[in-house]
Amino acid sequence: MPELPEVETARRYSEQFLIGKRIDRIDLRLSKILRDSPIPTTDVLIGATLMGARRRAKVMVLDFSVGLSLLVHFKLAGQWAILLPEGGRLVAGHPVPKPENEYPHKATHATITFDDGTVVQYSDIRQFGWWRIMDTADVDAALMAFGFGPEAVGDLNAGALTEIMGRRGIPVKTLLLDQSFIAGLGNIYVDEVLWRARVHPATPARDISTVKRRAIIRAIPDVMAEGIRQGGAKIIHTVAYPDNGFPAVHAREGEVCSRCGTVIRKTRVGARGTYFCPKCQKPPIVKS
DNA sequence: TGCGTTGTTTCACC
DNA sequence: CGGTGAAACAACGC
Repeated sequence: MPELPEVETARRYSEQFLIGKRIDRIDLRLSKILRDSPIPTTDVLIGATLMGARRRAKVMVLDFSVGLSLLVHFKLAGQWAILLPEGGRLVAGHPVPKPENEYPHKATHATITFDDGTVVQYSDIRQFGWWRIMDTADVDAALMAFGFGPEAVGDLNAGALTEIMGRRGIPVKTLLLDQSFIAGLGNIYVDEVLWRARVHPATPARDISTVKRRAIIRAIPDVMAEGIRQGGAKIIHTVAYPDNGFPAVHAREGEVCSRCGTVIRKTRVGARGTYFCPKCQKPPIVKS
């Protein structure tokens, strides 16, 4: 499911292959993706040239020459496929529809055609994702309104985050999923971070030692970088298709932990499917 | 066919 | 008002 690394991959592909190109046409087949868009039509982007591609948390922002921006949130299953005129294809986000198959897929809801023949196919088998078109001048305020915390990449203020963690009684997994605490983690990468730090996902944050809390914070950018390096994780119907052992635990129930050989288990934390190694990640001691 | 799926929001309650 | 947990919501595949 598209989390920070998948969205960042879409952003990088867009930066590399779409900047400087002008939109000739947009075929919007599912107009409800604009349900929350300040500007309710894609017509305003016809003739616009892409000037920049940025990202905040899991939101991709494409800035166009006409003073307008397109915000894209992939939610559970959004996919951004760029088809180059010379035949190459770059796919970021959800692995369905399969990149090797023909496009447009049944779930391809929008097609953007650029002046040089480059095509973007936006697909979403769940239809939960959204687009918002607005004045570029309004983007920063719109992003602020989400209340995102610090980005899960780059320099994190480990001291401050460790301290906040120490005051919260909720399961550490739930806290790491809170976008106002740290922005960019989702269900896959939280499981990966906690496996790396060897902490059980259900442990109340304040019950984790300072050393371990710091280890968790430090693991976050590392796991993000690994995800970005691979162009995102590939998980289809709760089954992982790992590359170089990544993801290590998420969606790998019944497989063995690469560190200790113990069978990976699945449980629920905060109503979310949660994968962990019962040996590396000891469950919290429940006081009676 | 009803359940599972996740990112995000909302709600009730302390 | 903030912390918390639960529920709701979106739509689809199995």
